[in-house]
Amino acid sequence: MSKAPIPDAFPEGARIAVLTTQPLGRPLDYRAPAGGLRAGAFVEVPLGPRKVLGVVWGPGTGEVAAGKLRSVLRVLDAAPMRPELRAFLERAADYTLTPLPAMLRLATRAPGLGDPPAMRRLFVAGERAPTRMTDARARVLDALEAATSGLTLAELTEAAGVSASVVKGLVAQGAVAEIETPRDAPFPRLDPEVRGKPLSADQAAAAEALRAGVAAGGYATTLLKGVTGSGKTEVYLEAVAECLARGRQALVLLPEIALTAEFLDRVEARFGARPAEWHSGLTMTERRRVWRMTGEGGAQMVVGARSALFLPFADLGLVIVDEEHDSSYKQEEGVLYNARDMSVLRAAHAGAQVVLASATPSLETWANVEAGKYDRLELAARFGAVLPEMRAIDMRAEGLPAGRWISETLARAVETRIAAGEQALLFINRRGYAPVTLCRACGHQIACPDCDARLVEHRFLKRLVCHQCGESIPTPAACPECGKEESLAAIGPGVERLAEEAQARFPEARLAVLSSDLFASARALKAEIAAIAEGGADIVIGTQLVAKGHNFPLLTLVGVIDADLALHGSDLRAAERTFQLMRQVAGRAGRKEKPGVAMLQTHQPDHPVIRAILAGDEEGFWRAEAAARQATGMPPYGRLAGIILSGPEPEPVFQLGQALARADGPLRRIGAEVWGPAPAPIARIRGRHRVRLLVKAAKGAPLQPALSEWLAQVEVKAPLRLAVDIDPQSFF
DNA sequence: AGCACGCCGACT
DNA sequence: GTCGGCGTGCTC
Repeated sequence: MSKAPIPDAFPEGARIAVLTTQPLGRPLDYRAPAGGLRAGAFVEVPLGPRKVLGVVWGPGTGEVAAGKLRSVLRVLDAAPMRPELRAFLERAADYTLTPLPAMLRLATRAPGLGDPPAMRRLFVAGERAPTRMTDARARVLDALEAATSGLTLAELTEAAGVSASVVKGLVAQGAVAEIETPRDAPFPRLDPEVRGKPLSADQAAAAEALRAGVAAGGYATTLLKGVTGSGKTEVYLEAVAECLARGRQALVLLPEIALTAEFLDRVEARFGARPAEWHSGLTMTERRRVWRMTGEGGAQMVVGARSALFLPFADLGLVIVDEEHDSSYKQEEGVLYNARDMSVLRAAHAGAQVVLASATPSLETWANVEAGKYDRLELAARFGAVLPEMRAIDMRAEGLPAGRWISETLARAVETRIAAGEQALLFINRRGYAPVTLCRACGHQIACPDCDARLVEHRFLKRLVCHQCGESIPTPAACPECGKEESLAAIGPGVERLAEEAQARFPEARLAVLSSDLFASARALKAEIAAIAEGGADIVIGTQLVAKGHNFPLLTLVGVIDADLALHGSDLRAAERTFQLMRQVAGRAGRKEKPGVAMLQTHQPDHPVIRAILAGDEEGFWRAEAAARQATGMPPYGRLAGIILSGPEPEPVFQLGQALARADGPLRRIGAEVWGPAPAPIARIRGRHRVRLLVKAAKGAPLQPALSEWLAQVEVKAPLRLAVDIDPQSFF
């Protein structure tokens, strides 16, 4: 017997299920309003005394008495949420063990969803000629002639160099006409026929393979691997071109907002116009336009941060995840998800292609390629661009005095480069001046009042800053513990302190410091990067910001101040991240005809990761790392889930953790183990004490249902909170 | 999440 | 006798 099809159109009075963004956990039943509605419609419904936003999820469940049903108040003027997005949200909610309403909230983060479309007044050329022509009037008419569509009053007066009264006079005579248009206008058309840079043979081959995938339609994932400078962007923009030519939409995810400005320029060069942007820096108006236009097809391409994944695309054909290994794709607050994995899920529902681009893919992606789930395309280094020679500086033999971080070997190499008119980069992955502030009199370490993290001195800001919660205090003159004046000592290096040492060591050199907290805006950062690229500095001092996609053609030496930094700690991914970061940073050195050198200051030159980096033996590193993970059943060969419990008092939090650990029956049934409770890697954040349990299961085990059953056994009452982190990324 | 209802202490 | 503290529970 065949199942009756699930209806997606409902007449007035029909019982329908509406999912709201309220934390109710499931859709509620309502009656369809006059005129009926369709599944996916955005609606306003009464909930108790309030009106709330919801989406028609399907037919009503019928569990509630018909007499209790209330009617939908109105259907909002927005494209209905497509079945593909609804199905994706359900699957994503199941996967991450997130309540569905919280998932829906991610997809409805647009202001003014309930408002009627805002209008604005545009000016176009009118029918009649002005009675008397003046210079000012001629300039206005010329400006309107030049504009492809209408101009706003501000644009018009600016372009013509006239005041508003000139325009007003022309309108009165019928020489200029006013038209009302929706404020949320479509984005300028991108033209896939505009040619980009010429491609090399292997780039063209890779581009052709990606184009063929897009042309074939349907879902598939491809890893596009290539070192910095191999032209990954040019190649995947060809896939975007194919997607646009077929009338489907493309989404490009970037790990860092600071990168979008440069990227938008490249898109404009390739397609003749700028695509839509989506990130936290947008104004309300911009946000609403992008959201509505992705839904109505008026945005062909969106470039954005991870949350762009939840936009209501009309017909998503391609998702690019650039720098797919980047840890910022993992959302670490609120709904915990990995945008890279969710991209694959969304694309599978949308029938879209995924391209994961990276010079140093994540081990997960590498394993999926090995398992045959993803295709792999590899770009050779571009002609002339060679990987730098890698050398270790054994810090045990350098005999550096305390408080100095640049070894003599590195300093001499820097001097040689500067003398040759080239640039050197000194890399340290630590913001601020010094990571620890210690009282020499009493030994007190200054810590954040709300977290267990130590405060980091930022001399530039004259403040001590918590890198965990962002809290900061003015740098005190006296020890807050013992009150002794001038006893506070800065311990360890940060980027600011390294800059100080470099300035003293190389007094003639022009220094540039690149650290995310030193720039007021992405624009200011971009300007500084451009200035450096053109030779505006001899020595660049930078944090991991410099590892991400900027090109410095004059740079021929990279000195990594502390290559051991990321090797410390209990992080499962420490080795992987060190490898990726060192490779990326080293990739900055030597472009064009000038070969580069990367020098790694390390106390452990024999550490397997350092050796793999030095030998450039990438496959060897991955294989060794994969074997180690496989042997211990760790991801991607096993599955992990983190449970973070938190509360204002430590004791109840720990007791809840112990209660969970004791009630591990549902987990044992699927062969999973529980570790903990243990203090979470940061044991206190913003005044809340945190305890963590870790669940480890075999790869094929039904982890999520078992976790649900397990967690349902305990009651988590406010002020305690419980968060589940599937596939945790950070162990800190 | 809101916003009700509801059951015990200090006020007119 | 009443105002109001915020604990518990419901919203179709």
